[in-house]
Amino acid sequence: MRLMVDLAKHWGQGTVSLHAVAEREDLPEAYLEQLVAALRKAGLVNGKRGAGGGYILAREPREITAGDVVRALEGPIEPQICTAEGEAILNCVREPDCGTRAVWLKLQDSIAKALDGMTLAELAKTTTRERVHV
Amino acid sequence: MRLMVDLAKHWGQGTVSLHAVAEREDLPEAYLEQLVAALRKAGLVNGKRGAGGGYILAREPREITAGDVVRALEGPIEPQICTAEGEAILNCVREPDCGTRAVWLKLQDSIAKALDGMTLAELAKTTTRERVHV
DNA sequence: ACAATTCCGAGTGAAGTGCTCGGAAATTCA
DNA sequence: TGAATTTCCGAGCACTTCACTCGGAATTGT
Repeated sequence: MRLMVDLAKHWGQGTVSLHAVAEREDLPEAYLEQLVAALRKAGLVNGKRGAGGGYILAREPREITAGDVVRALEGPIEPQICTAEGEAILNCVREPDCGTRAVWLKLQDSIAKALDGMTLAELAKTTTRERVHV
Repeated sequence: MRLMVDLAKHWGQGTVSLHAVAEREDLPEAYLEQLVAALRKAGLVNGKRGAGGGYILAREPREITAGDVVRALEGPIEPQICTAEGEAILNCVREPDCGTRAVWLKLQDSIAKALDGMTLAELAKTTTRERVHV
């Protein structure tokens, strides 16, 4: 997440190397490499090799949400396997409705809406103190 | 969760043994024992020993929320350690605001509201199909 | 006495998370 | 051309959590 916000902060300035991100965010570069691979496969960033290369957001920061990032890194949002996002909904093996499914469905929707409601552009711009209205 | 909804379903009928719950919900009894210990320590259920004993909700089903259950079993709701619920808020070690804290704060609030908005009474009564309006 | 039941502490296997390591391929620049 | 930079790739590892087991002690009703 911090990686993506960092890239958003440098939107419009060409590619950004992981080395630079690692220094600024105080995160291990080797670890970022691994994360960014997933983000690239999800089509959220583009990489450019060679000296002076680096990564750049594939879309504008305002068109990438926290939900996109989470899904790229952790897969579909599913508090329980029987409530996975997307077409292939697996029902609980024993019962189609175990009496608590409503909890997880509501939770999933709630989480998805929260994450999909925040864009990288917003995160890159403001600080917590200005931003949070809980 | 299923354990608690089961207890809610039998509210008003005295204590319910874990053996009975285990059979109905198809869950291992030894596992339920462990869970119910945490629920008891959190003051959500009362246990009665001996033959004919069992567990009973400490409050009315409509006064226990899914959030109560989750917090009893998994601790405070905290998508990240720097956004824990309650008084003792630990800020991120390196910065008071790492640029993504807003995401986790919003998420935490969203999750808490969703879970605190569903009571055991509701869950015990209806079925998913009637209940869910996502 | 005896069976049912809660209580308690310890342990275990699988999975996920946040990393490390070594090296190959592409690209730029001197 | 050759060296430095950087992305790409796959494997592995320590730690924690989760769902669960096991053995046994304390309590209570019949």
